[in-house]
Order: sequence, then C-alpha cells, then structure tokens
Amino acid sequence: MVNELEKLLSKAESECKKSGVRLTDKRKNVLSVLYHHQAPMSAYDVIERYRETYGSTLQAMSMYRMLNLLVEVGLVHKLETTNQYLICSHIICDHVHAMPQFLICDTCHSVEEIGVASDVLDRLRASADDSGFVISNQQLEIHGRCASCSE
Amino acid sequence: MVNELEKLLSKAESECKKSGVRLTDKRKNVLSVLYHHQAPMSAYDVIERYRETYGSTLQAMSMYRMLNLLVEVGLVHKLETTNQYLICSHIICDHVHAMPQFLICDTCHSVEEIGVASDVLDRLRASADDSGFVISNQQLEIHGRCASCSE
DNA sequence: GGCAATAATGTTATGATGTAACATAAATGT
DNA sequence: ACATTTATGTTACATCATAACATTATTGCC
Repeated sequence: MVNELEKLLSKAESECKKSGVRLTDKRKNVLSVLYHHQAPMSAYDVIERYRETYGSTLQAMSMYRMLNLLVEVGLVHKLETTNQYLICSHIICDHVHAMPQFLICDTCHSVEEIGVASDVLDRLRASADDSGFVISNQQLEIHGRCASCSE
Repeated sequence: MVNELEKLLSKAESECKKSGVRLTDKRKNVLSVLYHHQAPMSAYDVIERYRETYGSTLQAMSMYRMLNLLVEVGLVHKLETTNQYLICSHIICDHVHAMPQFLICDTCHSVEEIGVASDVLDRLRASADDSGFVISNQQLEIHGRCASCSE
C-alpha cells in the first residue's frame, strides 16, 4: 500500500489544479507538517515545526497566506473558535463531504472531524429561516470532552 | 413602564449576588455601554465607548477582566468566532434559557440571539455521543446573511 | 471602631494573532 | 524572449489578550 501522505499530496495536487492554483513545494511542506502533527496548530506552531523539519524560517505573513489558500482549496480547516489549523481528515475519501463538524476536546485538545448530520443541518437551516437568515457556515465547532477525557 | 436598562441592571444585580460577586459601578457602566450599542463590540471598542461616555480610560487588562466576569455571570456573551462581546438579549426574561445560538450576519455584522432548538440540541448530543464525546458548548455561532442583507 | 481577609482595580510589560503595502522571484502562455 | 500572472519575501504595524505584581475598596468579625 502506498504511503498515505503521498496519496494525500496527490489528491491535493488535483484539488489545486481544480482551483487553478499551484501546489508548490512550500505548500506541500505545510500540508505535510499538518498531516504529521494530527492535531490543530496555530500558524506560529506551523512556522516552528516547519523550521524544525525543513530548516527554513517562514515569515508569519507567508504562512498565513499559505494556510488561507489551503483552507480555500479545502485541504485544510481553520477552527474559528481557537484560531488553529488542521488538515482535513477526509481529503483522501471519495464521497461527497457534508458540512464539517468538529468535536473539540477542551481537556486534551484533540479534535475529531465528523460531518454535520443532515437532519441537524436541515433543522438549523429551518430555525434560521424563521428569522429570514441564510446560513453560510462552513462548519460547526462543538466544544466538550472527548471519550477518554470523560472517563 | 420602567426604563429597560434599569430593569436590566436590577436583574444583573441579583445575578451577581447569586454568583457572589459585586456589581460595581464600572461593571454597570460596561453593561450599559454594551446595552446601548446593541451590536457586538471588541474589548477595545468597549474601552473607547466607555471613554467617550464616562470620560475615563480603562486599561485593556481591566476591561478584559470585567468582560470575562460578566460572561461568567451570564450577563454578557462572547462570540468566539469574532472575539466580540455583546449583552445577553435575554437577561430580563424569566424563562429558563436554552443554549444560545447566534445568527451572525457577515454583511452588516448584526447578530440575532436565539435559543438552539431543542431537537437540534438533542441530535447534536446524540451524534457527539456516537464518538463518546460530551458536549459542553455554551453556544452555537452561525454565520450567514440576515434577512435585510439577503434581499 | 479597628483590623484582617477578600475582591476589585491599576499598572507595566509582553505575548499571541493577523494583515497592509510594497518588492522580488518563479512559472506560464504566446 | 518577454509580458503576465502567481507565489513568496520583507517590513512594519494593527489587533487581541494575559502574566505579574501593586494598590484600593469592601466585607466580615471581634
């Protein structure tokens, strides 16, 4: 079986092509950092880990630009409640993705990405609609305690 | 009919008593600023408006302390996705409050506070429970366009 | 009232997050 | 090759937030 990171980068390549942007070496490296970390990171965390791994120090501006682009392309998510970035855990799957929902453990800071249940989404849209409000949310962020921290 | 702000401050007084904290003049003033603004404000916005209104310049540290306390007591909400504070729109009502849900208009920046529909909350809890996750969320923040900005 | 304990606020310094504006370099298309 | 677009570099700064310690105000208790 092929290395999962390679699969991911190959999928990333095609997603970038779709969006008309280039998957440069630096962007690949950023994806790789996020992939290996497997937990949300601040932009400055990524800069630090990037430096440790690749020996090259990126400016904050450059990192934010790359992260934001990867978010736009759909390869990376940004947690708006914690200002952190994490790799989309569903890049490799082929099925259509629901609106992502993050279960964020406030104790161990792990994050599980699931899809918003379709009936929840329907009900959310309906209740917003009562106010004439049109939802554009890209995601739901739910805080609490994960299974192992709840024991 | 009594001034609504007075009602609010009186309710605030009793909420503070419940929590064993004092509703000082400064805290009252902060509540008043938020009440009159009727839109989310950053801590620094509040400092500025406070200065204009009361002629006294508070340090950021002091303002964050007061805002955080008012959030803990339940008189003020903090939008985690925008780092802004707004007065709880249900301080005066007597009914028990559901988990708040904010409909945040990304065009005009108005915010409507409603309660999370109980069935939505049930479904959210159920889907989180599939992962053994226990929700502690204080609120849901939904972004989109309000009625008037959708026309 | 006096006085100790606690709560609230002041003050200074600094850390953390994020972007505007402009310069340079790399790639792409013709 | 060279003009155009895309990506990255660089500097400076805006914005959000708190640690650590000092002082002031209030409260409870004798």
